[in-house]
Amino acid sequence: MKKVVIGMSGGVDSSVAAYLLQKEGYEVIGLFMRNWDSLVNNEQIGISDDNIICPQEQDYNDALLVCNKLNIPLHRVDFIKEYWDYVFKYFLDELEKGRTPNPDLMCNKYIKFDLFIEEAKKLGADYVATGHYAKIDGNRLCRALDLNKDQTYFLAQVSPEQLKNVLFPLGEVTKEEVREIAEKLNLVTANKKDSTGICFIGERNYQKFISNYLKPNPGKIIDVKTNKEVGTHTGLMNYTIGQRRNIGISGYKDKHYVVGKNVKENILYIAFGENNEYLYSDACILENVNFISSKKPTFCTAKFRYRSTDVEVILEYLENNEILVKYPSTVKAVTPGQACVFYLGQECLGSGIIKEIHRDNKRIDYL
RNA sequence: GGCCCGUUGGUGAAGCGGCUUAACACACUGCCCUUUCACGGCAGCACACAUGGGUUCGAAUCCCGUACGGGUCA
Repeated sequence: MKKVVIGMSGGVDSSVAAYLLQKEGYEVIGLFMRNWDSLVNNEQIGISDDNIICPQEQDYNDALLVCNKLNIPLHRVDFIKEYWDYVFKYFLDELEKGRTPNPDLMCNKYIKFDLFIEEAKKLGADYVATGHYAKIDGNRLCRALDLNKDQTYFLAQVSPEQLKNVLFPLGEVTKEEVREIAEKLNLVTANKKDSTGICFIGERNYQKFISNYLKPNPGKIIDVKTNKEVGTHTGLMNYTIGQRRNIGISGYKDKHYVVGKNVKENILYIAFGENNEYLYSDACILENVNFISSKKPTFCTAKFRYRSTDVEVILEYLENNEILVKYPSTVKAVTPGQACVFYLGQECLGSGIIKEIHRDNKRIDYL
């Protein structure tokens, strides 16, 4: 019997994924990861009674209950230091550069599909599984059947080698079915709310959370159209392109959105109006490009944020593992630091990290 | 100092005697959405008419005084 080690998070998805593997005839072993510790990591501001340590232990307990029910063993491993070194440092570095990082892509690249796999091998795994909504078809990574839950976006920085012996049992089921199965099996996680927020850290007040690690650095807010100062920001790391709330100015007739940052001069640029021109770009440059597929197309589609819809793009392969992505149809709020993920139909080809934003051949992110 | 003008919720700003138990916008809050950050959807809060007096059946709306702000004249 083939052995599968599955990452158990204590949520419904991994619970049902474990069951599905078992049903298919694998010998299933659970492995729970703990990667964030508020005390060890000196997280103080924004912490309330119930999110210090308990949620993770609660998750572990839930995972344990599910494993007991399914009669599979559950192991446990901590990557708190490694998560800090490989994911969180990157996260803070990016913020300091004025970009908007997506730590979850790095978490998959360095933790779940690297260290976790190593750990699984120690347990004798032939395969490693997770509760991601994605499909592996031969050596292709494809979108999940449930397109609404598809999580290939988060997997797009992982190398093809890392995906070699990986199984995604939820690739062919919908979220609805997952809930139904969990309910039928009477798993404790059946009605548990989906977790959100940074993976392994959880839901936080972002600005407060960051303030534990980066010093606030107030500066001017400038209306990009009139070039007039309209207020004061609390530090560029607290804002992302396209953001509307929590900017700190009011009394204007129109809604206003963040459209750019100047890190050198510590300026936050905003523009008024829901569909103002400053919010749109038609090209960007990517760095740290990773391809899962061996295909390197000129034409494909791409997403610039999780859950945004694909747009048609033209890829121009540059030096230094960079790509120029053009999208004449124009896209709103493309943001440095976020991942641009390529698709060809259902196949997820790979991704790059957005470095510069352009419009009409001019750089417009003001970084 | 004389003479004008202004003072409405967190901000901007309607209203010009009863239709105001005071609009609207922006902001804010909550929920939903969501394994990043955001966007978005829905709901809500704000319990505001500078202050004292007067006219009137009735005043945010008219009159007088005071305070504060702005302008203007010597």
